[in-house]
Amino acid sequence: MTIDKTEILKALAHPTRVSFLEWMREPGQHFCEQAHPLEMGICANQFEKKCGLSQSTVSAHLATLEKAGLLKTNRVGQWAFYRRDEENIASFLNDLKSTL
Amino acid sequence: MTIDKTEILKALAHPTRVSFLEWMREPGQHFCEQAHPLEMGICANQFEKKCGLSQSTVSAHLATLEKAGLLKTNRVGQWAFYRRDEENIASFLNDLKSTL
DNA sequence: CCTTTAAATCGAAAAATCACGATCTACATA
DNA sequence: TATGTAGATCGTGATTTTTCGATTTAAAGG
Repeated sequence: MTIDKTEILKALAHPTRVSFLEWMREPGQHFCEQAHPLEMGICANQFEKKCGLSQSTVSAHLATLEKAGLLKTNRVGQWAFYRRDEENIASFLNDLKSTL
Repeated sequence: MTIDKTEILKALAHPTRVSFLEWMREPGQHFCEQAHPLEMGICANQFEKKCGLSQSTVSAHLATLEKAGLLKTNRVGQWAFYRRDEENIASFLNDLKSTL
């Protein structure tokens, strides 16, 4: 559960995944058409529509971000809602700033 | 010549390259046995000894870091001296902090 | 010149990553 | 129970990355 800097940097090494994180900074800007309230997080299917990649590819990208600790999942019924893990993101940025 | 965030993140996606950058923060700590004065930068061969990879592999890693704008090279005689590009590194960290 | 030394480049093999469609699992609902 | 929807997982090619040894380039020294 500890943060692994290498794993995080690998997760950030693909522009699609970086976009996912950036979009999630302003959910209202990028996911305004979501059926569910944005407070629940961003539903996985929203990313597919926005990036144009297949369902399985998007699922894999989200899993990579989650494994790295950059996202948290909340499963409700048949849906999976994702949100940024702001704590880990901030820790990572601080760590990078002080060690890189 | 402008900084390319994706290229930088890819350059950082390999632990060896991150180590190179981190070692160069304290040259006196990690490269004290270098024949040339550390003010000239870090001689390419120093990285080989420290990481155990082959000469060509180290050369490729250094080239990746340089292309991303994280290192600068200074060629003197038969040697290549590398130093961190602190400006670009700081710009990148600031950019990451404000967009990620 | 010839040899040595340092580093970049080349070519190839191995490993990792990316993307897709197909399938499987879980939940919801008729 | 049967159907439909959402998402994870599987299997598989295509591409990229990593690494090495061999070669090439360039400078230094004898």
